[in-house]
Amino acid sequence: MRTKQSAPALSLAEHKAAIQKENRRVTSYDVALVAGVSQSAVSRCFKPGASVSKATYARVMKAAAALDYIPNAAARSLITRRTNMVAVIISNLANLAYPEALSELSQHIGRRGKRVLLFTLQRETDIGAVLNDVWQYQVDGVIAAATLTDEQVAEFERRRMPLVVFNRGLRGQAVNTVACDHYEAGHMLVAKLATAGHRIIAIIDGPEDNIVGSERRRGAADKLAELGLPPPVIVRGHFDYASGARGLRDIISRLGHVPDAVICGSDVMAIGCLDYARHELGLSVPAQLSVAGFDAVEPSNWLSYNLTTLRQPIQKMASAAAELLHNLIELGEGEVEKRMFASQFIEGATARLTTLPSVSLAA
Amino acid sequence: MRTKQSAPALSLAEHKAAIQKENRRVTSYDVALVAGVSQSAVSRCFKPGASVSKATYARVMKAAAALDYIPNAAARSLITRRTNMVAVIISNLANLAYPEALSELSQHIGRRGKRVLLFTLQRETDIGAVLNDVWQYQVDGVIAAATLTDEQVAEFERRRMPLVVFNRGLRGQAVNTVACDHYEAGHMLVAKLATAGHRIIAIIDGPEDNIVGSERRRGAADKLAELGLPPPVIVRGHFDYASGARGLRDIISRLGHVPDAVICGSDVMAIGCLDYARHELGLSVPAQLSVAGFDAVEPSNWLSYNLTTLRQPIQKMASAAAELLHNLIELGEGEVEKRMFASQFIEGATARLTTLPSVSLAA
DNA sequence: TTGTATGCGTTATCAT
DNA sequence: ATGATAACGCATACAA
Repeated sequence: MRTKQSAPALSLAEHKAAIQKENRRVTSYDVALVAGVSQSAVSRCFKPGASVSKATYARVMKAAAALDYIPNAAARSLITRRTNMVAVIISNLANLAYPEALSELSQHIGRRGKRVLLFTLQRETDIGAVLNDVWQYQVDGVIAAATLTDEQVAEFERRRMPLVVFNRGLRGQAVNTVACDHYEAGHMLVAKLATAGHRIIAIIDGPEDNIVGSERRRGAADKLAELGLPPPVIVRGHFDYASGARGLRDIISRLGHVPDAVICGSDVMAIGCLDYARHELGLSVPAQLSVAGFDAVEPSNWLSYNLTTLRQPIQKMASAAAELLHNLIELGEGEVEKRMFASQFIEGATARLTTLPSVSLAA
Repeated sequence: MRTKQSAPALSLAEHKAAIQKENRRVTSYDVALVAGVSQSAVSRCFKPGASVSKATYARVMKAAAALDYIPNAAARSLITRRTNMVAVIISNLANLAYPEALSELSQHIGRRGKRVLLFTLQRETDIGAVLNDVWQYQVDGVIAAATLTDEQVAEFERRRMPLVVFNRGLRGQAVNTVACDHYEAGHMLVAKLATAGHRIIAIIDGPEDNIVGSERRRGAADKLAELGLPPPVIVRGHFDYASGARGLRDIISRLGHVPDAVICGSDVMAIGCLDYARHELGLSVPAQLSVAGFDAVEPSNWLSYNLTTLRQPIQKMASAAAELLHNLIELGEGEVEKRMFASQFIEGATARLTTLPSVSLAA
């Protein structure tokens, strides 16, 4: 009889009743008492790879199950300095490309035993306000799909908080980045359009503070200049459907006529532009007007649109971001790493991509 | 001179260096030391509405800022029993209606001083696997946009974990719910279609285990039976675009001809169905075929579609869910509450909603 | 392998 | 208003 007599083991029922009455949580001490072992033994049973005998393990697990015991992650994190939480700061889930990114990030991060603590921003400039919360929660790392100021980046460094910036690669900042080369994408698109003989090319850009749109616009404008084509008419939108329609209207009014092609900062704007051209203006696309977008979001592939666009490899990017952050957390700071992905051109059917036969005949 | 001589105040620089060297975090003790007050005083300064003198507050805040001190939420939660985190369990962000819901939930929860800990599910039946994690993180409450078994609901009760089920109102379960009356929506849609003279109505349902689709289908089928119309041909899809096209094809092959109307379990399927009808089959919608969906997701409103559908008041639902959970957390369990919202019929232009003049003339 | 003792960083209680 | 002290629930160094 090796049962402790000094502290007679309470029956399971008594124990549960006591816990209930005192309105406290089930702790490892409770499990230890019921299982007749020490608290540290219980702790070890829940740590993978700890040294526990088969017998002890069995008794502890049985007691734990009986008591509905689950280790308290908050208490654990106090000691281990790991919360197993990763903050994801994301500006606008309405953006159609982001839900997929978030979903992928969540899966990849989950696979590494961590969870996503979500910080959504109404406007991208609100990021300062949420950073304080990020520090409080003691997350293990941060993935930010928003533009950070240099000062904010510096604070991450001061706090030694692992950071990966998603799709906002500021060239100048020494910060780990996973992004798509939006400048190059804009460049490529203009090259394709110019080759097909488009000369008057207009751009519907995103909001002023959005770097993704700006880079795409810069790439496009630079390529136009390089080719000696007229500088583009540029109007601004908010990446949404209505902005696409309004954008085309404004372009035409500024230009006095329909341009050869419109480059839209996002697929949703391209779709808005396309619908407006076809249904409101009665234009034939791409015969009278070429329209192209970016992102290759799902609707761009629908039969009614079949949009000419550039695909961001969102899944690969999410995977890379999760991996990069994981390394940062596990291995500590190394060299600053910037993983750039290229966009893939999707031909679609809303932009004319060969020179007009009539033109070559007439020439 | 009230400065403690026994423990000479370190200079700020010395202090920061010491912390850095020992590789530990900045704690309230550090702040206390620098500010020349007790640790409790520091703690109080970070608790809104605590009684601290103006002078102490100022000195503490100055020291805290100098040291980059932020209270540790994990340590706090150990004693307050509040983590200020709410778990959101969501099945599939690709579903187009969910990103908006998540975004709204995040905003509303954030406004109440809490953050969303995200649990994404590949399949809705994976929920069992994530629940263990949910317990570990000691979240203050859970919003689940997934179907729970009775056993799982029971575990929430046992653990006294506040739970709000989002858009999955199982009629039988005694669980707090915010949902849309999908049965009623299906009912209403058939009523509209039948009034316009449609008789052969087919349904593209969602996956078997999805209750939202099932309810819509049940409502529609029941109304058909009620009106003495032929029972619907029913095929299954996965709520995605391809399922809509495939669904229509299967319906026609099962029926031997084009039905009068197709009811699709989601807008995205309806759009797939619509595109297939128009672009592949060359059917005129709604002249030769009526198509309707559910949810009123953004693309349903685009000019190319202008879909006949039923809008879920997602924003109101998200707001209600956040509020309901908040009350549960603050006030403790009360009566089980089920907040049902009605769908709003969006007329659109893909379903004929008046009887055909030719028919009434011929009759 | 197991148990003892200690500390993680905070809030809360109780004196003063 | 302020300070000492005891939890909160766990992991870990160390002794056995």
